[in-house]
Amino acid sequence: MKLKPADIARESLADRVRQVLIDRIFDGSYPPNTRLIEMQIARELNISQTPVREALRALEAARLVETQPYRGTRVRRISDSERREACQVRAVLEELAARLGAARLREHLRELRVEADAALAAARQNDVVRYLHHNVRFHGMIVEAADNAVLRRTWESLGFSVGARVRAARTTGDMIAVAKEHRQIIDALARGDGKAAARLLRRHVEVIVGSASEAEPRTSNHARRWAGEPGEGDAIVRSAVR
Amino acid sequence: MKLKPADIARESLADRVRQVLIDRIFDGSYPPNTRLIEMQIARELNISQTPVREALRALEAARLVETQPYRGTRVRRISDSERREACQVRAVLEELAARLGAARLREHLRELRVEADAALAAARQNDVVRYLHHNVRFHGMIVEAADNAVLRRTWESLGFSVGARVRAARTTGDMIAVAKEHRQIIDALARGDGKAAARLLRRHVEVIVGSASEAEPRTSNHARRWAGEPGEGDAIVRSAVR
DNA sequence: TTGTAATCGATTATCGATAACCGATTGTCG
DNA sequence: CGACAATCGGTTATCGATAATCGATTACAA
Repeated sequence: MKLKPADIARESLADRVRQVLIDRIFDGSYPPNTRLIEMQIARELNISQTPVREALRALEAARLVETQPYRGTRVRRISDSERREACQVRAVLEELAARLGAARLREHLRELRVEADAALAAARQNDVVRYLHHNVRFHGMIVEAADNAVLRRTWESLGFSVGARVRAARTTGDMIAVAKEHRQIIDALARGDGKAAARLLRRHVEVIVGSASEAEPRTSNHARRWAGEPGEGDAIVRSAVR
Repeated sequence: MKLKPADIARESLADRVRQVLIDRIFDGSYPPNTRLIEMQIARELNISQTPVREALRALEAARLVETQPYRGTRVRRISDSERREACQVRAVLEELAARLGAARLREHLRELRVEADAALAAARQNDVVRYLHHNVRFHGMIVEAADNAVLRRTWESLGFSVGARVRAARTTGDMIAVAKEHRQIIDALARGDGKAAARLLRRHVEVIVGSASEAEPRTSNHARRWAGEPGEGDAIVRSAVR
């Protein structure tokens, strides 16, 4: 069995473009609301419009950008209220993960502690990026332990809404306090109390954004939605059961 | 202000193709594992490859199909274990929804009862399609009431995995029993006990698939995943926080 | 026989060009 | 002056054609 020159599969052009665009969105080269013009990007990367368009569509599915027909694509801005919403969802997902994965996690307490300690250390140095890195790993390990692929994907799909709070500057104190909660969660797991761990974890995640910026009036849109007929949302699969 | 001939926005070609493909997948014209060939579909619909390809990519994002580079796209088969996983996730999402929306739901008890009754009636007639229709509406109203867009989208993203259990023929007895639980949930809401409603709802959803087919050995994949480095999953946004 | 290399038809991925469309601007007329 | 129509540059949506890759088949050799 012989492998091709590049050993493992080269990525498609569209995939590479997608990664480039994601990087630029996250590192701030493309701030929120930036218009992304297919041909401009294509010219810059010396490729045709097609793979760029495909990449943009993928980003749209991931909700990093928003497209309006014939009006182009812009980088989506994550509002504080959306961050709060996402954290509420993430909280119950991780609660479920802890419940499902509690038994398995008892055999990985060491790894959990490593990440928790690293996150705390980073917090003390006010190194937000490193803190987030280890924080994500800590939470990711728990989600992974649940051994539920749907849960994992769902959790990851919130990554942007939640993770983009890089900019939501957190105070060092907050970070440290939150980081310390990891210990309690690990302790609960260590003594086999999955229920408690799950509850602690939910609280832990719920609070993350709630504590931060509490401004922004938050206008409800429930009334409007209720008025319109049900399947009105933007679900791709709207004809599911009819 | 004058409107264009077709009044409201015509859909793009790609959108229409997408809807056609979704319909065909759901009505069984394209059973699981069917290979979807871009040019074939394009020729059939008298359009070019491009919008078909775009539609397929959208379906991939919705996880209705699976694509391998240079190897084409196939309709995805939903396993029973995946259905179970999705129900676990859906359960905690709806639990959250009931908690968040409990207050608001008290003003919509009538609508809830309408759907619950209709679902029960359909169950008694063993009319699965109609049962599912009202069932989805009932649960959808609750999710809607939470007034959390992220939650709603996340819930909808499970729609396929969960809703596709149309084929997972449920016995009449099951349907009736489950349909009756709706009443208890409504009652809890009526007396203002959101906590109880949320708990009942979670149980209600958790059980849905668990009761059905209990076969299939369920091989864990946690060990393998744990071994590999973290960002190994298929998250689109893998460089989120790095 | 069996394993490997060359070939071929089918399909996906990408390209370059064109049609459809948007938004702003300009021009026209009341 | 103000509403509206025509026009224009720029962008998206779609097209038809080509390059790259796959899977199977055949050809060949140990």
